[in-house]
Amino acid sequence: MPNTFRTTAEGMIHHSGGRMTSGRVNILAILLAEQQAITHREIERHLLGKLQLDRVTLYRVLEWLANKHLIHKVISDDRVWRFHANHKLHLQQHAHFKCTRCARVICLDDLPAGRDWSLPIGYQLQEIELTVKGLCAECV
Amino acid sequence: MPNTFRTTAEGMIHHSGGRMTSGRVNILAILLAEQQAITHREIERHLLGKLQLDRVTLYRVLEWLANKHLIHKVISDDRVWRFHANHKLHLQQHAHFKCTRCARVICLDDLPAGRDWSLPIGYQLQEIELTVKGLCAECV
DNA sequence: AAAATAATGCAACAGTGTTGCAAACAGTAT
DNA sequence: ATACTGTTTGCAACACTGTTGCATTATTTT
Repeated sequence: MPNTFRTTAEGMIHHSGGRMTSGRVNILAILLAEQQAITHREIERHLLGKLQLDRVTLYRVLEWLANKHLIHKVISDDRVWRFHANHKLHLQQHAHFKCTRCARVICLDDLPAGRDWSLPIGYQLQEIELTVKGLCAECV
Repeated sequence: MPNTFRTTAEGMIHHSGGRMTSGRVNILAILLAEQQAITHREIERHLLGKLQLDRVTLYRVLEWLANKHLIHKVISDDRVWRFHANHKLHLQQHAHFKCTRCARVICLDDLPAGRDWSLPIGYQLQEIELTVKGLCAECV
């Protein structure tokens, strides 16, 4: 089962026409396995033992994966990027939930669609970033 | 007219029971005068000439004002806090718009209300952070 | 005016993320 | 297999935003 993520990761990287490096495969596999969006540090912790990787390389791999739309970044009010793999569900825009106590971030299903966001005249919408904050089931 | 903001600022600070310092008055007046949420650096720039103030003090004043709910903070994907005065309109939760070209941030009217945000069972909603990204009228 | 309390300035720090450049590597052609 | 080419990596140093501790200064109270 754990190997499935690895294989999926390899497939995704191959499909996006990039070089197959162990950093990319491992990191994408970790993000695929994870249910929630995790930080750079948490990824580093997951890599311990598996693969030695420089901090900078990790950043660059994450940037590369995000550019290829294989993962996406979420910012939250602790000013830290969190990363999550783009499963099919997540290719469309969606909201995130962040627990104000344990800082866990999960992806919510989708955006309230079809709304007119009442932008001023002349403004052009590109993207919506919605984070719902509160307590997760474990922290309630 | 510019003095109005000063007077309003003084009133707000007095009303919230804090000490009246020139830093607080000036900074709040600047934020009241500003139509959009601005960064720590932009506030510093506004202060030039008016008042000499340490970087750290500016941070602390902003933190104090936010705790007293006289202003509010917005985070965005450049990982920088932006601050905006709480006019009456903004006491309730509201959305923000950020221009992806000039980084200008403005407040939108209000949140799409009465929605069930489809949180997982056991999750508890506290606050909603919604940023609409796109191009502002000048950058289109 | 003096005392009590809170805010400020300074220096040093912490954390995340970035840049430049030489060395190592993956993919491809020979 | 081997050599080539351009990417990717590791390292060191940096940039930026924001924080902490403590002595000094300012505001408010008595």
